[in-house]
Amino acid sequence: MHSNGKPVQMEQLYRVPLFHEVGEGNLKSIARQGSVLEMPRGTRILGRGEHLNGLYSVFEGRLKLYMLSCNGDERVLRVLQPGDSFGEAIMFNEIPSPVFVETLSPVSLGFFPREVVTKVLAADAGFMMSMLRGMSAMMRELIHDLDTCCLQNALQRTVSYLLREADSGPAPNIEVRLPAAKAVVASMLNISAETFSRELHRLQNEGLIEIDRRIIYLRDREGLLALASSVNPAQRRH
Amino acid sequence: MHSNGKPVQMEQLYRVPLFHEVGEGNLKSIARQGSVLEMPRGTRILGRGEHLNGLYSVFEGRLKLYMLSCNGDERVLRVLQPGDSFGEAIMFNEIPSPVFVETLSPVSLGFFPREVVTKVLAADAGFMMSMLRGMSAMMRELIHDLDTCCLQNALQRTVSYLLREADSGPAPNIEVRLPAAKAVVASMLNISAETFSRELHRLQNEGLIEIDRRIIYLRDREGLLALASSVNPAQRRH
DNA sequence: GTTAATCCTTGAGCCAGCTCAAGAATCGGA
DNA sequence: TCCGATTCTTGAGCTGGCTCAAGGATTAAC
Repeated sequence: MHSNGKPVQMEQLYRVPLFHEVGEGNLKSIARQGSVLEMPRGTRILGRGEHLNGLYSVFEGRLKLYMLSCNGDERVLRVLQPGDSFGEAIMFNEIPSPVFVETLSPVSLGFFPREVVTKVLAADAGFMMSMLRGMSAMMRELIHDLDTCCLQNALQRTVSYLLREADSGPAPNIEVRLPAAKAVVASMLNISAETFSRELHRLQNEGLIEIDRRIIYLRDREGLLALASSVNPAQRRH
Repeated sequence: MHSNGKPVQMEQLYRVPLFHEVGEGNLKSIARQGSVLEMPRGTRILGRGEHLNGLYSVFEGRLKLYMLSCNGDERVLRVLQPGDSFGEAIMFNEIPSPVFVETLSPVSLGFFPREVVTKVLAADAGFMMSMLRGMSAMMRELIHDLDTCCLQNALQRTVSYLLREADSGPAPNIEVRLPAAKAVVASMLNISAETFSRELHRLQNEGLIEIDRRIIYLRDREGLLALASSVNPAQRRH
């Protein structure tokens, strides 16, 4: 598997946060036993139920990590970007993958076999702590996803998506460019395209945002923040 | 913190899977620097936003790990039982806890300070792998939770919960003991207690299960499996 | 054994967000 | 610049799962 990939350059590893704590010698082992893979857009890297005997790091390009329901509904969990890694959870437990991973653009990936990863983990306490910290950060994000998915309504999910997207860029940003068709974004928020459209226009009618095709301008941050954390009596439980 | 707990017995550690791979010498360090805490039912061990500088193992009793929405809705993520551990994710990242932990019965817990845990992790590759495997198992459960929460309806969630619980024990098991009150289990499945009750009785009426208080007997595995994976046209999207 | 507290069940009614459908806006290719 | 394809909006109606409420069953406490 991946035996015909190109060799990994040290510079590529320096740009992956997971490896920041790894000592130079161990990093060389990782580079030597890893390989670089180039894939076109639309390639499925990993399918549900498949096994993985190593971990991937993203050097270039973007990928989506998603689930499929039995009726074919797609739910995107995460968009992976350069510097991100994936496969740890599957690799350590030797379990079939619960998710799909597919490229959204041409990508350049590093692949590192389980053997070298576990060997360096045992030898390098800094790497071990990076790995543990990385995994606990992922768990925290998953818990956050569960939170928004289960404890917020469509309007709150829409608003907190807009605020999160606006804040993810540089400094005080009031412009959100939707990364894809509204139906795709709706799927990330786990609502129907129609509901998403209705909620956006409701926000626009109340003067909180302005919609220009796939660009949304936030006109009243305070008002949006208030909505995102407002009580929703219809979902009260217990 | 926890300075007045009782000393930890080695026998207590032997019953915690997380420590199974730890060598005898390192295990003694862990026992020496840990402490046993006894708490009555209804004690909050950890609150959202709080920090934690160690990890807990459950020796006796049960706890719930849950989130709260801004309106006070409770969503139980897991019921912790003897042998389970918690706090890893928060401890490693030194982040405020995203979840609450509260006792469901009188409990006996082991508490182990961060220092001894990280020290033994660095010294004992077996312990490190146990920890990584444990965390990746938790991630997998969270992904599964997201899956069921977003892509399945109440009946499917109920059925797949029963099947999963039955399979988690030893071999061909047709008896599921609910780990807590039905309202708590319902919250884990993100449905109301009333709906959970209705779905269970519906399954019983159809002869698929039998309910005896908190014990559920699976009478027709095939039928349940068919329900769990049946297409649900009402949620079709895209 | 009795009582209090908790947990579970069941009925009734409501509403958020879904589907279906049809028309409007936008995009993209020749 | 036009035309077809896509994407977006909006109305109408439906329904799964919620809340409220009230009574029955279990469990715990003394």
